[in-house]
Amino acid sequence: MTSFTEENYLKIIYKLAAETTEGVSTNAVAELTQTKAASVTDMLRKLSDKQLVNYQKYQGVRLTSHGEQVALSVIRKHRLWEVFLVDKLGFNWDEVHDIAEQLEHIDSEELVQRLDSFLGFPKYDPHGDPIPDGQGKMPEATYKHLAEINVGEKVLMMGVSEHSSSFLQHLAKVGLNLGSEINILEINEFDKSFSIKIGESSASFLSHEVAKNILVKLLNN
Amino acid sequence: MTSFTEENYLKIIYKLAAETTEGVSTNAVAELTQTKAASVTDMLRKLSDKQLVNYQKYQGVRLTSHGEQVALSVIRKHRLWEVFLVDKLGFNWDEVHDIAEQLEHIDSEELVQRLDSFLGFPKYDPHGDPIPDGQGKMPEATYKHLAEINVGEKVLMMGVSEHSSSFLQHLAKVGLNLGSEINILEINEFDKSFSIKIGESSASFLSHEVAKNILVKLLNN
DNA sequence: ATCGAAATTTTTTTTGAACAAATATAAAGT
DNA sequence: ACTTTATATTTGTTCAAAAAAAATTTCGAT
Repeated sequence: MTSFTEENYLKIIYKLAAETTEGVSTNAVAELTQTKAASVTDMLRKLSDKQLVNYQKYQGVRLTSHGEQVALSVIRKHRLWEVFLVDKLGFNWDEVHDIAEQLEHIDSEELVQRLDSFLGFPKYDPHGDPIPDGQGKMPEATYKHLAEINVGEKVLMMGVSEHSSSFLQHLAKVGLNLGSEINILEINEFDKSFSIKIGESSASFLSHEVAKNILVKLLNN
Repeated sequence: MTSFTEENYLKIIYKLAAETTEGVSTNAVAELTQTKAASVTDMLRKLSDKQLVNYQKYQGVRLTSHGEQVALSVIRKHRLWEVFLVDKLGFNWDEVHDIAEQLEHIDSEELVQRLDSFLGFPKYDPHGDPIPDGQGKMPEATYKHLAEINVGEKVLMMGVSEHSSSFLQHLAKVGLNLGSEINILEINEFDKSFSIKIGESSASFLSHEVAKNILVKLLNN
């Protein structure tokens, strides 16, 4: 019904749509799909024919509710498989993305339901991202980005919003993991970089770029 | 490296090669791939360019050792995923074939190894077919077809050599399952049909066609 | 009104897979 | 040796999916 490539377009449009109230621009999509604007326009017409997006030329794209369902279903599968890979097969969280990119396109509703149940109906994937349920509903996204937190606060690291191996390996080097307790010692005015303390260990340094991609939960004490 | 379609050709050639010492004929492949001979010749040239088969025109195809490795790797993945689907997700053995046809093409050596270990290094899939190991070695195929067994023997059902839903559902109707104990009461001379007793229940009837596709192990007592 | 950036149309290209029709080959029988 | 037949191959097309280059149009800002 929907091809591998089409599903990837929908997923990308879904993610871009979260960052704006406007329609998603052709160029933005082209960048993420690693193609050219002309190719994107082409594909958008196809997706529009299939009623998966609303596409007004020069106005950007929006997912139809049907398109959104498909995007959410792909995201759901991606995140469930990531849980499987980490929880059941013992992969590291920085190793699972590429494999999940393949598994997310396996087509079987029955399989997804059974996998979900087998994993104990997880609400979050190994990177802290919420997993949509079978009806395509996301759990409440209760987490904030570390970059929005103030000096003096204590937080718990719950996830990341950037999944590249290089980023995740950088976190490992700094000593940050899911569940790490972070104490914000200082925020440098000039470059918005962070000085933090991780758990009981010594102080570390985080650039704003890194802080932007860490999801945290406030500790109320 | 090797596409979905190429892998399916290799798998099919592998299976056909088991039934003959000659090279595998173009037509035989065409039948199983549901294509025409002309298309097969075409693909064989491509596979030959990639050193996956030895192909002399008019002489049939043989897998190169590299091609055989690829075929065995696909078969290994197919059977491991079937074990996963049945043992871990609770699927019925007649429901897993189509899903495994998709999963068998997921490309990650690391994933396969971890899956194998997670499943406890199974030697047989849910249909009783042997699972090649990481080096592409098949375990000994110690089972015989029920059709080769003599009157009076007791056997244990270990697998099937036909995987269609309709066949598997026929077995369910007759009352046969993996592990069923079968007592051969009589073999009808005329049509080679079987009268059997399954476990402690009453007698059943099996056509020769069915008996040919049941794998069993002799019980020595 | 015009300019430059962004987006679109049109036309091609590429790739992968398959097929029909015409042709060639091998093998078997006479 | 010749003919028949089944099988296999070649050649030339087709089709579909995805992407792109080049030419053109539209939008937005000034």
